[in-house]
Amino acid sequence: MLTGAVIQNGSSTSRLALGRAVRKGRAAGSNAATTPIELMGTPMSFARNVEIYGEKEPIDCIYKVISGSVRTCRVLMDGRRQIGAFYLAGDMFGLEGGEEHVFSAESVIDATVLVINRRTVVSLAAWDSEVGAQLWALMRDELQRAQKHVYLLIKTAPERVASFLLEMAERIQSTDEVELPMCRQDIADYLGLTIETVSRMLTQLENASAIALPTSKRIVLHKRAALKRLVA
Amino acid sequence: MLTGAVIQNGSSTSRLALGRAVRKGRAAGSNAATTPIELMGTPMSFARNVEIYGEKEPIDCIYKVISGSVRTCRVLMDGRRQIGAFYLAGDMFGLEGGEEHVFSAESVIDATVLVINRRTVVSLAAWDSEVGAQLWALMRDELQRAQKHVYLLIKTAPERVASFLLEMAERIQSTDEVELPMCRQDIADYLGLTIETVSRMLTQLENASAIALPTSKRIVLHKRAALKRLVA
DNA sequence: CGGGCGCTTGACGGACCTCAATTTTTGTGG
DNA sequence: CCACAAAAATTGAGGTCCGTCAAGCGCCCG
Repeated sequence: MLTGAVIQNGSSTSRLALGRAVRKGRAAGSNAATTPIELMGTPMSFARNVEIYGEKEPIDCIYKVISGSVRTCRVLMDGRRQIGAFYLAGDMFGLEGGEEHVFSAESVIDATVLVINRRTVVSLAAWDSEVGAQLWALMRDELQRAQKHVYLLIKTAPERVASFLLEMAERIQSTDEVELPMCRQDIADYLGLTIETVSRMLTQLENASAIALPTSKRIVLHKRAALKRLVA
Repeated sequence: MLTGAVIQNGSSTSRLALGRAVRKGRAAGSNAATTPIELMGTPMSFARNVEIYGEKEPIDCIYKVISGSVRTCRVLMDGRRQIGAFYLAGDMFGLEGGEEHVFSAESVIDATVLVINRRTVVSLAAWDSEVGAQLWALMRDELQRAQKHVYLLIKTAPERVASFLLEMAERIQSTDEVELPMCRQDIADYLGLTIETVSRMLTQLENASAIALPTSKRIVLHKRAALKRLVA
């Protein structure tokens, strides 16, 4: 099924201890510290394809993307790679179902992330109901994300790609033009397809003039209606 | 992809208002009322293939399976059906990502379910931290379930079926012999396959003598190792 | 005994994967 | 700024897996 990126070479995902990441001053991001939880966080910057946390590590931080974008992923025994989700500026991530991470998290492109101690948040949640509500909302978002992902994976290849484009366009809040932060392999591993199939579906959509591809990562949505019809 | 059960005929899923379901006395179930949340519930019984709640209904109850089993599902526009999860005796369900149900819930076979008012639980959670913890655990379980489902759907057909059998065997707590509560169509819609493919994979596993099929719903796992190898 | 339903099995076709070649883009050093 | 190398993306040919359609079998219940 998924062909996956078989951990290609030295260029991909160099391991990096959290403490060694570049620490930037607090006042950096424009959209930092808007909720009580975020007041407890420390901004950290990551170059592209750098691990933020690894599989099997205990869950002791939660994160908020300030800029750039992040993916969560796991590598199956046979080398296939699954991407759990993409997180864009403003999204929070880091909570999972179990006690330790089953996904790792990596920067897709250069990214700045607010890192927040989980124990602090959890203990604060007992006192401040707003914090508890936000923690709950984070969990809900994660569940919703996973359910939508399931919904994607039962569809056909053209449907998956069209759905993906619409989802990204919506999340990036763009005017019909989307700058995708991730490469084709990332998209393929998220959609459970191969890069070749993703590529073919895109050119197919282009030939149907539903979209245009000025560059490989920049996508113009001409006929949202046609795409929406496709996604069933 | 999913061929789905296209709401076949009168026999499937007759609508039933909650209030009209048979109400059983409290002391019925042997495994009732073991946690504070459950003390607030009312046991209700459902015949097989009866709707417990519907898509788009507000989320105002949470549920615990006392006996029998329950599936959550949604019907796509083109008639395909997706099954979100199966819930067996002891499992709780009813919470989702959004404010209203995107899945409906139906009894798979005759089932007794503890029905608990959500507002009551939520307000109690503010006072009793154990209730809050249980609510949180419920959400976590749901997330974990969805993530495992994603993990299933990126695999090949034989892997999906083998994984499903192992999951069921583990949850039913059986000694290598599993009585599946659901029909082939349910399995197919859960795994994103057709009934024919599910059937073929089962006979394939039988021919490899990894399993035996005394009846179509009773499955003996002979070589768990072989199955585990298969699931990657 | 006969009908209906669920499950299995077979033949066939199409969707997607695999392998391989080519083109385009990106990054680097002169 | 250009030239070159490396990486990413596209395109093509061929094969495989699984969906589709159709027939056949077993079982339960009338």
